[in-house]
Amino acid sequence: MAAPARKKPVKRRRSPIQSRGQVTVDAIVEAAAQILAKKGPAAATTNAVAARAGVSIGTLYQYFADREALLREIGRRHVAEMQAVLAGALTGMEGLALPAAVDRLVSAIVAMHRVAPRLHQALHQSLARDHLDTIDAFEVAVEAMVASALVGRGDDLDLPHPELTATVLVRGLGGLIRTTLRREPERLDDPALALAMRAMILGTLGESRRKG
Amino acid sequence: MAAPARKKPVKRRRSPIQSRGQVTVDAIVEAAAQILAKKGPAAATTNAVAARAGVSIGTLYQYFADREALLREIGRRHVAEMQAVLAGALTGMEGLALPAAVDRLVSAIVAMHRVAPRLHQALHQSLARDHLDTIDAFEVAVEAMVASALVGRGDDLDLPHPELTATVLVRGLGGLIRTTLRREPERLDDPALALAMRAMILGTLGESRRKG
Amino acid sequence: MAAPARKKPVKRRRSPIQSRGQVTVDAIVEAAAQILAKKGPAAATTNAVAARAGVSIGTLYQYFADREALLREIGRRHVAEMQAVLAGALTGMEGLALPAAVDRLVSAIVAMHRVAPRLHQALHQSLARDHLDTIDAFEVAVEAMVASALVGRGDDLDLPHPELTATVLVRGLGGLIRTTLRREPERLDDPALALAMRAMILGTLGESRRKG
Amino acid sequence: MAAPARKKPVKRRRSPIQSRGQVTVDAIVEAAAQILAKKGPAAATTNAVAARAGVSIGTLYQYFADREALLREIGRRHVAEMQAVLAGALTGMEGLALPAAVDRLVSAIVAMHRVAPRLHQALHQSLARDHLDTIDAFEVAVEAMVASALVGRGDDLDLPHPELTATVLVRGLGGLIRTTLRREPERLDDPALALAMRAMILGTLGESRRKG
DNA sequence: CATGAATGAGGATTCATTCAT
DNA sequence: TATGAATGAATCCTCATTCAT
Repeated sequence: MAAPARKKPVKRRRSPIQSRGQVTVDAIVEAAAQILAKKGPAAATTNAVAARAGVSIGTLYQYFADREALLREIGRRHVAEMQAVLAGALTGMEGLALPAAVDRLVSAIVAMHRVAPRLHQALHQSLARDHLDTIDAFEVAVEAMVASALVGRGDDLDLPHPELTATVLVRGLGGLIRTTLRREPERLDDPALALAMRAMILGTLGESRRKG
Repeated sequence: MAAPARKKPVKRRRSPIQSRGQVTVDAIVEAAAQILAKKGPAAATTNAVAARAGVSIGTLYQYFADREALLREIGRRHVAEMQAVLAGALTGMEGLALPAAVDRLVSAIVAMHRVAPRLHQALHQSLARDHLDTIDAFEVAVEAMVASALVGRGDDLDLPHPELTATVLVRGLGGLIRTTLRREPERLDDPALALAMRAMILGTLGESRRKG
Repeated sequence: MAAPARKKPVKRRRSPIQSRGQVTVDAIVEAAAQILAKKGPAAATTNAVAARAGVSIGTLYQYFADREALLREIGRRHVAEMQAVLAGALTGMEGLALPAAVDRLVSAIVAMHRVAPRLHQALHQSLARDHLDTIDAFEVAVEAMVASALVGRGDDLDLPHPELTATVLVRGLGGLIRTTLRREPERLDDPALALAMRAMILGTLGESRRKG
Repeated sequence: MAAPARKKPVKRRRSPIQSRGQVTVDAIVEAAAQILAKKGPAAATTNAVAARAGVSIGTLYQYFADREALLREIGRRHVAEMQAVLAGALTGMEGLALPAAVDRLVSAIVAMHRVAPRLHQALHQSLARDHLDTIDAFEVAVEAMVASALVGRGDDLDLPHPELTATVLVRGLGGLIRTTLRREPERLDDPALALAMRAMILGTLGESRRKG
């Protein structure tokens, strides 16, 4: 088994304010993320991570209480990156007409999932159920974001349950993208798929307008 | 007396010719599935499985070449069960009008995902990429099934790319259901969600009719 | 968290950079050699070796990729020791008359085989055929050495096929000594046996001189 | 480890006088010998032997108290076969002149070692030190046989210590042949080697005649 | 007598984690 | 702080052996 998770005591370790430690932490996190993405959770042993980061195993434990803590930190950073990509891809959507806005949304969500799909999956595989919080919280936030975007369009798109619609869209699109990424990664570049996703969104919005 | 020896992976193990053996195999598979579902892959050690099944570890290895083989068998059985549920929930759909048929499809896919969601997730986490075949094959089959159902409706639903639409629907719906199952399992009983899924399907179908 | 995973055999292990490590390695090798010699290969389990060496099993695996690697290292050291003994026992043979030289050779080969006969046999029993290289290479080297010694004596001993004669002598003498060591170890001190070996060598040399 | 050898109690099992059992025993012994010879001691597990013999593991234990007992029986039969070959190759040596007799002896001993060299080696590897008796006894007998043959030649070969000479010859020749068999099996057909062995014997005999 | 399912002690190996230097 | 040698519980898996049928 990879992570026995022998203990509960959540020992905090120093949070590096000095740059020296920050560099070290970054190296460790980066090394772990790379191994995770390239070889999967089983290969991401603490010793392997330390070796690839060029630090000793002792140093790793100076900054992370245990393996799980390291994984959680990776999750945190991964989510932050997804968020940044998403935010970037969504800016200036206010003025757009609905079809253009939908195109924008589609490509934004696709872009977000492209950030580091292998890492994304590896994190899902390696984090214990009780530590997916960060990722879950992000997904909730995305749904809220899309919901408010839907509301923001006003009468243009008068939806009876915008949150619900947002949930369906975000989770549906997300699932579609993740499944595709796992089984046919190259297909994500197929314009036909983008069109189909667009149709799904537009159709769902249109259909949701009348009855909820 | 001599040295151990690393041996070539001879995968096959005895397949039970006595009924006694079949009972044992079932007990093992059942035990493993339960542990997997309740405590996740890390807890499903071969020893734990044997103990819960009430057999010795040696017996487990009499029927399964290694831990992976056991997991694969569980995957096979799980998929078979999903398939059975899906097939059962889809019978007699030919005569139905589109909205009723969609309702039927939605509840069928939901039912299918309800089979053993924790186990489903655990299998995805534990099986190495090269052993998800069985599950992947099933998902492909479901998409094909839905595609042919779409084609089968004829002019009623004249779609330019029925396979693509089926893919989008099945993966989208699947992702939506799985995410919901993981994060808000009780919500899957919410009629509002069912309606929203219906809207998504109907909308997607309607929108896909014109441009592909 | 994730599944165990069978991994590619990465053979190399840390080679000690601190002297502490060297001490540990020596202790492990020494312990293994002792068990091997006293109780045979079956008793030389990695756990038993670690215990006798006074280190944990983990430490053993820090220095040896697997059990075979440890055995091979023992083989290497054993051969080195035999070589040293042989070289020591053969120095200054050039000036000697043939009978004296033969006496010297006999006692050298006997001494070489006395180094650690039980270990010698245990190694032959435990090493897989593909890892007897080191030992075989040494035996070849010994034959070559003796062959060149035979050639070196010049007209004094004009042999038609010195390599062949060396092979016969070394293998014959070796087998004689090993068999005796195994069945009647004390007899190796019997001067009569030494004389008989001498007779065998001198006789063989004499007889080989004419026809090859 | 291959054979834990957990116990000492030498439980006798039925010795089959009826032909049915004899056939079974033969099948088992034959199967074990083949596996031993082809794949080495580690592959000769009791289950593998039973499978190859076409009987159940239970049946194997009906005839052999434990794995060691089976190995010992194989040893016994192997030795008997060697003995038969040796005896056959030595018949009618009385009338021969010394050189011809020596040729005969050489080819007899070579033939004896050719019987089943892989099995021979496997037996040496797998039998615990305390169970090599049968093989050792045979070797002693061979030495005695040769000694008496030497004595039998009378004045023709007036040796001061015929037993010692026989020992040296038999063990030396044996070692030479076994080493060659292991390292350069094809070379045993080389006529030059036969000549060299002949020279060794003749020379040894000649040299031993004067001083012992 | 034969069968083969079941047993479980024992062996090799891994890896998260600690701690003396 | 950093290091890396050392730890040992935990895991997978094998195989000689038993015994109910």
